[in-house]
Amino acid sequence: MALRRTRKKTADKSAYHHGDLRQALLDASLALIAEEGFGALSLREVARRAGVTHAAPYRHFADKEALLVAVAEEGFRAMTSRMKEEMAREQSPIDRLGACGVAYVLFAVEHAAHFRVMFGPHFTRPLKSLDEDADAFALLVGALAEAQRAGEVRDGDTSRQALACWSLVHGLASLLVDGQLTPEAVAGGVAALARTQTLLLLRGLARPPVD
Amino acid sequence: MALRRTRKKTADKSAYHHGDLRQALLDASLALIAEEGFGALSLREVARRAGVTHAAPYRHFADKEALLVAVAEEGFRAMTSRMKEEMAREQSPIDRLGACGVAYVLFAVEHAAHFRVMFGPHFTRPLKSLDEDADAFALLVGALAEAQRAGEVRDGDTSRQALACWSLVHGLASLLVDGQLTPEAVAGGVAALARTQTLLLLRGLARPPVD
DNA sequence: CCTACCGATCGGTAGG
DNA sequence: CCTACCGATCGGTAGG
Repeated sequence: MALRRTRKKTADKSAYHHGDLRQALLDASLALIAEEGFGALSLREVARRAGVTHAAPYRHFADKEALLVAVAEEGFRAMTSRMKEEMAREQSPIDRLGACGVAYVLFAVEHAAHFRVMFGPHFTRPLKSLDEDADAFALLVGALAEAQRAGEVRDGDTSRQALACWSLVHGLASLLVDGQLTPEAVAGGVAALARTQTLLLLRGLARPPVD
Repeated sequence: MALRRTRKKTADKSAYHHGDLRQALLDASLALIAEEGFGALSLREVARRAGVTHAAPYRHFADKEALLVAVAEEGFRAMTSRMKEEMAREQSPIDRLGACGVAYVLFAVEHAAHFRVMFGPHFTRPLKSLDEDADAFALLVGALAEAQRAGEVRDGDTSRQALACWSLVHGLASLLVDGQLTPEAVAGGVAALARTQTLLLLRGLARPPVD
């Protein structure tokens, strides 16, 4: 009888030996979404993957939405820091702008599950107090203002310019994550693709009147 | 007793008096997604809304995914025809290009449920034989080639240019549909916003070297 | 297109 | 953090 009382799943749990169930649940959620799709996400399955009973998650999250909010927050934080990293490598304002966009697309593709939670229509509440979100956009607006001052970007409403940048990279990221692009389009790699597309926006498609 | 045998829901069903349950199920799916979100979509609830038993839909769709494929097909058809309509109104190639993008965004916002099904990660199969999908992209590539010939758009790979256009309008549409934009950004109306953003891509953000 | 039924999963809570 | 339980919903099928 005593033998049967030996703790099971010690190996699994040891990864979270600090008792950080909360983080284990976030990780399990992402793995589940990545493997089975968003529709497969349930608190019970997440608990199962984390090696606890299905009642345990309620100690950390009030409900499913609260868990998703935490996942989204984690995602926005990671994405913003990724963008900052890549931008810090560049010297000129316009290169920082490009790096910012490439980082956005790369993050989305490399963390598709995070990306889906961050931007999916999952939340009933505005998800307002997420400073990380505004942060990323503010980062972009700042880079544009800097580029304008340096004479590398046209004068104009930086908010509207930022929205164009955001739309382009968000659209490209979404199409990639949702598998809408042909293999040929992605053949050269995501980074190169993102760079090319960003440059098309910076340069513009219209032929300059002065031929 | 005979009184109790009177047909119920005759009024509801009369809208589909031709017995077009298939279409009724598609409509019910869209209404359900629009009202309750994608997560609320179940074959049983769709059947309920269409006024039939939950076993009836299987006469028309093998499973949930088959229903969604049909919804997506309907969406791609409607979107492509909307784009063609709006483009037909314009005289110059570059205006047709702009109209094409504005139509894309307007369709997405006005038919958010369709848009979500069309581009969501819901299908296990590639959804290949959807000519409508390719059609819309071909429409865009054609408009770009035409604009290049007219000297209104820079020479270059029309596929890459088309991807930039698609990314921008798809990103803007996604951000709008998923409620990521502030009310101020949308204050002037979706059509005006889409037009402005499209023009930013055509014109480019980078300052022309000749100041 | 319906009735009746299957096994399975879910969110959530009581009580410890 | 667990056991045990609740009501509810689901996808799918048999058989008519």
